[in-house]
Amino acid sequence: MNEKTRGRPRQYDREQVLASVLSLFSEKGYSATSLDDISEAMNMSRPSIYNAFGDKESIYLHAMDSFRKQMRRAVGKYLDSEYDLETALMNTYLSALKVYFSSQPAQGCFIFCTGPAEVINQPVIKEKISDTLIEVDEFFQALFANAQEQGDYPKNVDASNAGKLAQGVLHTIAIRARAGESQASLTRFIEFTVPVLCQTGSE
Amino acid sequence: MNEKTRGRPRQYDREQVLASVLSLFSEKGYSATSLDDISEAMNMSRPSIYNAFGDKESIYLHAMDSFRKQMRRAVGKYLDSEYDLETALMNTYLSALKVYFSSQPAQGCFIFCTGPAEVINQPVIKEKISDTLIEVDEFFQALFANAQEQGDYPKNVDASNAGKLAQGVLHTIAIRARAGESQASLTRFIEFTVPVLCQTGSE
DNA sequence: TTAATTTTGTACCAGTTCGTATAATAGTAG
DNA sequence: CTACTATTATACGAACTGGTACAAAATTAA
Repeated sequence: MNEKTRGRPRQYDREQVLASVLSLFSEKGYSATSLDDISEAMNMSRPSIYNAFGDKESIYLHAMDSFRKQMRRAVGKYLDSEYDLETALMNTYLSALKVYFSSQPAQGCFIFCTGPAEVINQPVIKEKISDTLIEVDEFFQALFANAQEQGDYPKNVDASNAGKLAQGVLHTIAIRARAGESQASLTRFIEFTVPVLCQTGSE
Repeated sequence: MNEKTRGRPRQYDREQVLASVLSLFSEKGYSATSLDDISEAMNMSRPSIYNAFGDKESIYLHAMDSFRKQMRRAVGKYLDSEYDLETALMNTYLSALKVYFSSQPAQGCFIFCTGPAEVINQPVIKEKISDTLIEVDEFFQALFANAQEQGDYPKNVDASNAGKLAQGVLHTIAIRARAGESQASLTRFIEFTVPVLCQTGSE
C-alpha cells in the first residue's frame, strides 16, 4: 500500500476520522447528529465526506463496522481454548465494560444503545444490527460449545440459547452503563451472573 | 371529575393522544420525530400540544410514563404470591413479548429501544430511564425475594442481582424483537432462560 | 509543460426544524 | 348580554437540515 496515486492527495486519515465520527454518533445517536457536526468532528468539508463515505446513513454504517472491529480486537482472543468457560466469559464482559466506560459519561455500546432507535425506518441499519446480533450469538455459542467438548459445561444444555442469554448480559450492561450505573456496580453484577450462566451457581 | 370548567372545552382525549404519540415515538425514536409528525398523529395544532404537554422533550417524557403504566398493567399482577417464581417470570416475559410484538413490524420496548440514544445530551431522559431501571429491578427482585420466603429459591443467592439479570432478559428480547427476531424464536429463548434464572436448570 | 485525475473549499438550495405571536372560537359566570 | 377564561387555528420566522454544483488546488503521467 501507500502507492503513489494520481490526483490531489487526501489530507485525512480514514481510521482516524472514522474514530471521530464513531465517538460523535455514540454520543448523540444517528438522528440527532447533523452533517455539520460530522464535518466539524472529522475536520473535513461536506463534499469530501460525501466523496469518502457516502451519505449520512452510510457514514453511520461505517461507524458500526468500525465499532465491531474494535470489539473483535478486544474480545476475540477469548475464543482460544486456553481459557475455560468462566474465565472467557468474565474477561469478555470486563473488556466490554472497559469499552462502555471509555468516555465520560459512559456511553455503553454504540450499536445497541444508538442503533435500535433507527431500526424501523432504516432497513439497512436494521440489517446491520441483526447481523451483529448473529455474530455475537455465534461468539458466545462457540464459548459454550467449546466448554461442552472439554467437559466444562453440561452437554444436554442448548448452547445456542445459552449464547443468546450471554449476549443478553452484554445488552443490559450496555444500557445500564449509559443510563448511569457505575462500573463497580456492573462489575459486581457480572461476577454474580457468570456462575449462573456457567451452571456453577452457588448451590 | 368531568366538572364543567370555564373556557373553550378541549377537543382531545388525553389518554388517546398520548397513545398516538407513544406509538409514533416508538416507531421513529425521539430525534427523528418532528413536531409536525406529532401534530398530525395527535390531530392537534402545535400550540394546543405545547399548551397541553409542553415542549418536545416533555411530550416524550409523558410518552415514557404512558408506556410504563401500560407495562405495569400488563405484569403487575405477577407480584401476587399466588404465582410461583417460574410461573411469574414466564408470564411476565410472555406479556412483555406481547407488547413488543403488538405492532408490525415489532418495535420492542419503547423505553429501552428508543431512549438510550438520547441519554447523553438529555439529562431528564437519562433520569427517567434510570428510574425505570430501578423500578423494574425492584419488581424482579421482589419476585425472587418472595420465592426465597416460600422456599422456592435458594436463600443464599443475591436476589438483587438475580433481579437485575431477569431485567436483562427483558432488554435483550426487546432489542432482538426490534431487530427482527421472531416471536416464536424469542419464546423458545425465554423457555430456555427461565429455568436458568430459577436455578432449576436441566442438570 | 500540458493533460488527466482526485481532493478540497465556497457557496448555495429547497425543505424542514422547533417554537411562538396573534387572533378567532366556544364555553362558563354574573 | 357582557365579561372572563381556556382552547384552537393561522401564520410566521430565524435557524438548521442533507445534499450538491462549481471551481480551485495539488498531485501524477506523458
